[in-house]
Amino acid sequence: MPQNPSLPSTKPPTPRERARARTIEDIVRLGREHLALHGAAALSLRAVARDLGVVSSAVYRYVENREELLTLLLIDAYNELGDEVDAAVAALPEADFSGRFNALGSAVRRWALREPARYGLLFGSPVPGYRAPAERTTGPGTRVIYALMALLDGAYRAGRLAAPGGRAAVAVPLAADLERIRAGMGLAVPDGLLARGALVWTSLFGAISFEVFGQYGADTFAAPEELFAHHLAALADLAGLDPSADPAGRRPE
Amino acid sequence: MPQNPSLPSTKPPTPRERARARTIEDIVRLGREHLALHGAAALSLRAVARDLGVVSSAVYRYVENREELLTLLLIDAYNELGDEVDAAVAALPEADFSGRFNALGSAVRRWALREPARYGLLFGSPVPGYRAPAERTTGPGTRVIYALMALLDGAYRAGRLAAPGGRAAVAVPLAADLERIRAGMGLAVPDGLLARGALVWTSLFGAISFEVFGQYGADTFAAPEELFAHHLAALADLAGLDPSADPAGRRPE
DNA sequence: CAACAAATGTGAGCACTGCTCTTGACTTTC
DNA sequence: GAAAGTCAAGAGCAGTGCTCACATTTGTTG
Repeated sequence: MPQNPSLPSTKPPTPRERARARTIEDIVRLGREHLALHGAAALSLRAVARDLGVVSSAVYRYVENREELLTLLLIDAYNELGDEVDAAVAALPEADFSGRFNALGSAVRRWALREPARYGLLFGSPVPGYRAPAERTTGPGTRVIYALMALLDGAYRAGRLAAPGGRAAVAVPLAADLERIRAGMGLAVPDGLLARGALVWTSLFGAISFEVFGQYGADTFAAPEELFAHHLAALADLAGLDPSADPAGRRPE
Repeated sequence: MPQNPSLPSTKPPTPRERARARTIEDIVRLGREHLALHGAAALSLRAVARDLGVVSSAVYRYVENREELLTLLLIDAYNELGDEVDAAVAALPEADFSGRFNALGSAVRRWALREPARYGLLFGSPVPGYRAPAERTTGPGTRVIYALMALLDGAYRAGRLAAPGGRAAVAVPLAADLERIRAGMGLAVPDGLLARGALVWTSLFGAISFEVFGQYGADTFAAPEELFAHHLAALADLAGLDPSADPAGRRPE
């Protein structure tokens, strides 16, 4: 039962379909460049058409409207970020939970600083008049948080995740949605740690956003790299990760 | 030496100046409504002019361009947020550091959920082609982080701020900018705690942004209020605040 | 009070945007 | 070869930011 492609496409692609797919690829590529250069809200279909060497109305043959192109670029960006995070995490041994946590956070930050406009499309204020279609974006859009949750779950199963202490040990009610996800992923980590993982994830996002969006003021901190490393260490602590138990010993930074 | 007004305005305002100021106020008010309704990037000077009952080119007599209006709205929003945060913090006794921390975080979240578009203008992805003029926005834009830092500094002076333990006790190099601010505010809190305060601030921002911008997916968490309270408690822990030493005892909620 | 000058409002116009529609040309298929 | 399907072109509509010449209002001053 060969079910590789996304949609039920039983017949092989005709030359027309191939050319069409190539044109759409070109449009997405040009759109990605415009997006990276001028930001999401300034993305212009007419400018993309000009760069494509075609009249503006022609691109509407391939892309329904501007929102459709934004959705394509959104998925594209989510997948590029997800790929880089997955690669960075997989480059370390599975049992090196602290190292993998650092790699995940650093990979997100690295991509965000390299692609600030695309990062803003994913995690910034929503583009006016644009609502991302959940049925197409939730998949790629949850890859990083899934990776983080899988990482914490692995640490929990290995007994390397400290239980949350203090006031933070409050039970947090989870919606059926997340409960289903937890069951679907086969996560063993209890609710409290899941909530803490969510806090760690949003905190990581907040620290990166401040740096990417320039909220830190002109240059408040002399060494943003070191500050981020400091934040990552504190967040690892917050997540309950214990670096002393890492197989590779102390991380070589 | 009466130096109340902002700029060196020695003479009393003429009726012309008063009418002009009133018109600018109207423009800002209408702009605020449009901003709250349709978002920052969709703010249209022509639409504001229509609502003002005037032809579009007339508003350029009062506002240099769209960026100028955005700057006015930015300052307006920063000040409204700052006012609400200050009021929420001042409503609790000065020595109730944990309570004040909770009040600060809750006030930010409340304002952000009530004014998502304006929150997005302040803390979301930058509006394309718009760069906030630092000399006009840094003042109002730093009110909340100043309030947080003052809060932590007060707790530190009162001996109620635990020193950061674990790996997080790393010294973080501060730029001359922040060092000057620290001296100007008369902060006693050491560098490590300042860096931790920055992490707490960005983490708070991240948690609120995820909720405001709908990054949590459809409705992943059933009770966002409780989740946020959970996050706030964890962040207070992270900041080093000790609720058990509060004068009012356990916070009611 | 009248005259002047400054401030303000008007409307046309330019260049840009998203998007629709008709027309003509081209390619694939029957 | 004819029919069907696909595609690009160009005109056009409504909207945007912004400029400019012109007209009007308005406060001040001789």
